[in-house]
Amino acid sequence: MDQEKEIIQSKAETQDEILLAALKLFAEKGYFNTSLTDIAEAAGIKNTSAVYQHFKNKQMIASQLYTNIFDSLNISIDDIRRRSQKSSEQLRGIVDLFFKLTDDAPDVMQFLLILKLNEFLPEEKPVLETDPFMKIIKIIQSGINAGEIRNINPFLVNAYFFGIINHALELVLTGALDKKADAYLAQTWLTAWNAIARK
Amino acid sequence: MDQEKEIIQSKAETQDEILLAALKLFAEKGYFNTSLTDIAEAAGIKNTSAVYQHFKNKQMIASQLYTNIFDSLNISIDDIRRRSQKSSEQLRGIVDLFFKLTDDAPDVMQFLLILKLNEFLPEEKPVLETDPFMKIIKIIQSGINAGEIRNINPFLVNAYFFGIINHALELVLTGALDKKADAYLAQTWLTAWNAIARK
DNA sequence: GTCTATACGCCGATAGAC
DNA sequence: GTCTATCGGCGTATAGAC
Repeated sequence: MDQEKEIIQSKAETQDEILLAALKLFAEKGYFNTSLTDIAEAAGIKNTSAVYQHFKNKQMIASQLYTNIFDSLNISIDDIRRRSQKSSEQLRGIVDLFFKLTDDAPDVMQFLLILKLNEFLPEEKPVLETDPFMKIIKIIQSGINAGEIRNINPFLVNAYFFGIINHALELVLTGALDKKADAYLAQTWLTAWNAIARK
Repeated sequence: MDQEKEIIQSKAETQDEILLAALKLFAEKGYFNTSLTDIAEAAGIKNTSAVYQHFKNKQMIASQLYTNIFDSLNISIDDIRRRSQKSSEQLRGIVDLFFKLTDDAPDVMQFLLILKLNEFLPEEKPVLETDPFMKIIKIIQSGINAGEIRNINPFLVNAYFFGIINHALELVLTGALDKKADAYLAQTWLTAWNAIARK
């Protein structure tokens, strides 16, 4: 029994190593510039063959990353929505999360913000149709209904707000801004919120 | 002489057709999902071979597009800077141009805003180091000096301003917003300008 | 200047020993 | 579950006729 468990865990660990290596390489060089050989090597495996023990093909690695990242984001957003009622506070929670992820897990944010997912995952939902982003639209809609946020197309509100947030984070991710994301959080939040708040 | 000229012009025309076809396909499916066969076909040529008459390889097609688009943008921005002195008016000119291009030449804007150029053109300058974008930073710096624009890191100002503009245009380009870009111009400009203007 | 035909290499993917 | 070996295919690129 113990042995069986060990084997299973070991398999799961290798899977995670592959996913982690792939995420890092995709973030660094893009999906198409990353070969399975690169991934295997970075995961500490000598051949591409062993990778197929864990994933059907290269695309499924990316697909699994997509699922993991959006699921985890979804859970975080549920959490944030549970913790406070006001749209402004919920959005603030999401911004805090994004800035934290940029500093602590830049590869994840690179995957979320910079990679063109539909280019190599054509059958997955476009980002705007995923659960977490539909929940963000709901938050915005609530804010509009409550008079907190300007009464314009929620998608446009989203574009204004996350245009500012994401673009600032992209500069951090690409190294164009030299400090940690956290250093720009307060000011960027204020600017983004003011852009959509009802005056 | 006339005949020679004709031949030369015909050659140039074919080149343009290849460039146009490539731009369209890159914008549609991305660089890596576009094969030379696709490009040749879309350009009305039956084989990839003829393409090599005009370009050394696939990357050089993209490189030529890069040069053409950024050169043209550079000229437009010089024009805009010449026409008015105030930073606000110059930025407004650039925004007008971007919205116009989104409606009239969406492929060009897709190339500028959405494609990850460094993924397939690693030896070209990153967008932020190109002439047109360095001129935008200069415009912002002038605005700060003149007291028109908030006195913060010009790159951050750029992120705030063009974060809003570009994100809104991306929604139009991807079809998430259903009207022409022009329909969102007035409001988006105001929001973006207010985000960076000194109050 | 465009065609037919073809070479070449890389990478994704499989078979089968251990 | 990972290794060695190898296949097949696609896409880039070239040679050479017309």
